[in-house]
Order: sequence, then structure tokens, then C-alpha cells
Amino acid sequence: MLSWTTMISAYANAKLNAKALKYLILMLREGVVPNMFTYSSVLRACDGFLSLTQLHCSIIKAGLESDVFVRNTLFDIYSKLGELQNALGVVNEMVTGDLVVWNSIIGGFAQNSDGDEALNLYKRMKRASFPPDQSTLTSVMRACTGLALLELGRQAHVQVIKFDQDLILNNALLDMYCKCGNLKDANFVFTKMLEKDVISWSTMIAGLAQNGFSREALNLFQSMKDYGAKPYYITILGVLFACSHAGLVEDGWYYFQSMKKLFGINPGREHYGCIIDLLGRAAKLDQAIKLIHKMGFEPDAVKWRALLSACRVHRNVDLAIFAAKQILKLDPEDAGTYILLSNIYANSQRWYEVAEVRRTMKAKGVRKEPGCSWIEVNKKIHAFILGDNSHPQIDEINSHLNQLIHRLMGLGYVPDTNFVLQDLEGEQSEDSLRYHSEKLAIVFGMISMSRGKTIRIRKNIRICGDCHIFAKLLTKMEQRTIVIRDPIQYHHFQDGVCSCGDYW
DNA sequence: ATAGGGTTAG
Repeated sequence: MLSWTTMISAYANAKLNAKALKYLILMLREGVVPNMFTYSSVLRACDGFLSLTQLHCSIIKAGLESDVFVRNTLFDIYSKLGELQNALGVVNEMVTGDLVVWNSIIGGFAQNSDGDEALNLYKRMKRASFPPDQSTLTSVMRACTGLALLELGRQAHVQVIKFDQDLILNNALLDMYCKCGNLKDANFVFTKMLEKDVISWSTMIAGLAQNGFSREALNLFQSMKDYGAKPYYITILGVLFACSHAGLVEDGWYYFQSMKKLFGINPGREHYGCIIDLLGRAAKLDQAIKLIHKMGFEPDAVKWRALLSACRVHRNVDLAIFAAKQILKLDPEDAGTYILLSNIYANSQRWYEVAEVRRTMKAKGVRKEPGCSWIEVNKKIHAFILGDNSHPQIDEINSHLNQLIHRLMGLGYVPDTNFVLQDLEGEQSEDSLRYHSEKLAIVFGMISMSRGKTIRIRKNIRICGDCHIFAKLLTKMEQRTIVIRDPIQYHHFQDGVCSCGDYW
């Protein structure tokens, strides 16, 4: 007869979570005492915070919390549930650990979008003389990906070579180069990969599309099919994204309509999101809104945001107001949308509504996150925050910026103070536009990096119209390449043109 | 005998 623990482990492996938990109870009823094997198995079957807390209690009671396996599984499950503080509590008192524990911890933070903490822990791990393996490096790559740390990622790449052709690690490496806006190295890695799975293809297709190389993305999709790899729903998302950004409305529609027939995949929420974006970009706002209503899903904020973007580009104020109101119904904390709405009202002298929006914001205590831009120079990260002058070279940056603006104005640059359909806050005079964080970061990059080097910046909020024009003209005047990654997409500026085609 | 870690989108 199989033992209780074996049964529980088998159920946990089969993801029959309820059964695994039930067997633990049966086992306890029978008077059999669970050991560390039992607990590390049953923990994997734990998918709710409450049951996890209960298990944690009984683990402490049984005195098994110090077992390295139990502790690690506990940590892992807490972090999978997004309970990072509890997870840290489990590891902080840890005396001994091993490589897997470190990997769990680093992976936990990397997966919970806390790249900073993941990289800190990686340093601690190295100080504790644990050499990283495939799993560690995968998480380090993911952390670099999230933070857009190309130099650090490159440094980790050197170590990847030791683990020749690990598929998961290569996928993470590939994604790192894509998300850092370095398509050249991404292509290099992709070509060198002996084994590619659907994730490799999907990563590369989406990476090309997000960076503005839509045609290349669609060509790669064709190669993928020729190669015999089977696309799945994330692959199609990349394809639709490419169509929408290249203005290929008909191709996009075709893939969307026939994805079920061609690939056996039903369009999901995200596919609808891409298609609404596609229609909106093509100025088919009526069709976009029709689709929102008849798609068979309750529309979420993502759909309304796509529509709002379209309204901004195609200057449809009434529909913008409508979309903004829908967003705020679903996401009442969205400061950017309140500000955009209030700007629209202010522009049409609807002061009563302006006041009302401001009142709501105040009542809810929503405040707009200040714009922040990061740039990595000589393996150090420099942060620029709107209104913060603490950077040691801020005076030099400002004076250089003023000179640049002066020279650009001579070439026809006019600061864009029309922020009606943007979410810029307060009195956006020419003067305050001047100190937007991405401008400071760009100038810092110009001062501190040689001319041939691409200036790469990551932003926490979307780029504004004025900074966009500024960057375009600057790359024309100075023969520089600038890449800015915002939370949604990438802007590759070169020779006065941006890869986004001025739509974002 | 029975146990722990890593990749794409959002």
C-alpha cells in the first residue's frame, strides 16, 4: 500500500490540490504524524492564503519550520501568492540554506516585479559563495529585463555561456535583449539557439513588434509556421500587436477572425484588446466601440484605455470623455485619467466639471505619480524624478539642456504646450515641460556616454508629446540614437523619426 | 521510496 505522503505528493504533482489537502486531513484523522516530506508535498498543493497560513501554523507546531525543504516550499508558495512580506519572514531567520533556496528567493522577487530586491539578493548570494546556476541566472535576467538594465544583463550573459544551450535561460536572455531595446543582440541570441520552443518564437515576435519592427515580426511569424512550430495564444498576441502598429488593419482582422480556424485558439480578452487598438489606430473609432460592446467579455479598463489613446491621436474629445469615465468607473484610482479628463474640460471652459474632477481626486486621495526616468551609465543606475534636483551633476545637465533647447528652437522646435488630450498635470508651461525627467536623462546620457552609444532610458509613465518631439529632433541634430521604454511600448528615435510612428 | 528553484503576454 502506498503511504499517505506518496499519495499527497502524487495529487500535488497532478495539481489536484483539493485532493492533496483532503488526504492530509485523512492522514491526521488516522493518527499518522506528517513529516517534512509530507509538508513539502502538501504545500505545493496550497493555492489559497488561508490554507497556507493554516499549514504554516501546523508546520511550526510540528517543529518542522527549520527544515530546508519545508522552508523553501513555504517561501515559494508565499511568493507565488504575492505575499512577499510573509515570504521574507520565512527566510530572514534562515541559518543555513542551499542553492535552491537562494534561487527560490531571487526568483520570487524577480517574478513579483521587484527586480531591485532580486538583484540585491543575488549579490548577497555571491558574497555567500554560492555560484549561480541556470535557475539563478534566469531570474537575474528577468530582473534585468524588468529594470531595463542592459549592461548588467550583458554581464550576466557572460555567465550564461557556461550553461550552453539551456532553453529556459536562453529564452530569458532573449527577452532581456528585446526588453532592453537591443534587437541586434536579441537576433544574435535567437539565431544561435539550437533549440527553440514556442516561447522563444513568441518572445522574438513580440519583441520585434514592440520595438517597432512590425514587418520583421510578421516575417518571423511566417518562418515559425514554415519551421513547423505551433503558435499559441501569446504568439497571436504578438502578431496582432505587430499588425496594429504597422497599420495592417486587414491582416490583423484576418488573423483575429480566423485564429480559431487556423490555430485552434479562441480569441481571449487580450486579443480583443489588440484589435480594439488596431481599429483605434486606423481611426475606425466607431468599429472599435462596437467591438467593445459585442465582444462577449465585460470590457475592462485596458479596452477603454486603448480607445482613449485612439481618441487622443485622432482628436475625438467627446469619445475621450466617455472612455475616460469608463476607465474611472473600473479604476477609480487612476490619477492620469482624472488629469486628462480635467484638461479636456478646462480646454472647453467647463469649469464646473474641472472642479468636480479635482474634488473627486482630492476626496479619494489620488495623486499622480511623478514622472521618473532611469538610465544606466557605467553599470550605475541614475534616476531622474520630476522636481528633484538631487543628481550631483544637475547644474551641468540643466545648462546643457538649455543650450540644446536653444539650438533646437533655432531649427524649428516649438515646445508643445497643447496637453489637452494628455495627462500632464498642473500649469504645464513651457518652463515645466523643460524639466521632464526623460529630458534630463537624455541630456545626462549625452554628457556621459560617447557619441556612438545608444542612449537607453526607462520611464515609469508614458512619454509626453513635447518630450517625444524633443527626442526626435535631437536625434536628427546630434546623430544619436535614443531608446525610451515606457510602461506600454518602446520609442526608438533615430534621424528625427520614432519607431512608434508618432502613435502611442 | 516519498521533497524544493528558472522563460513569453498582462
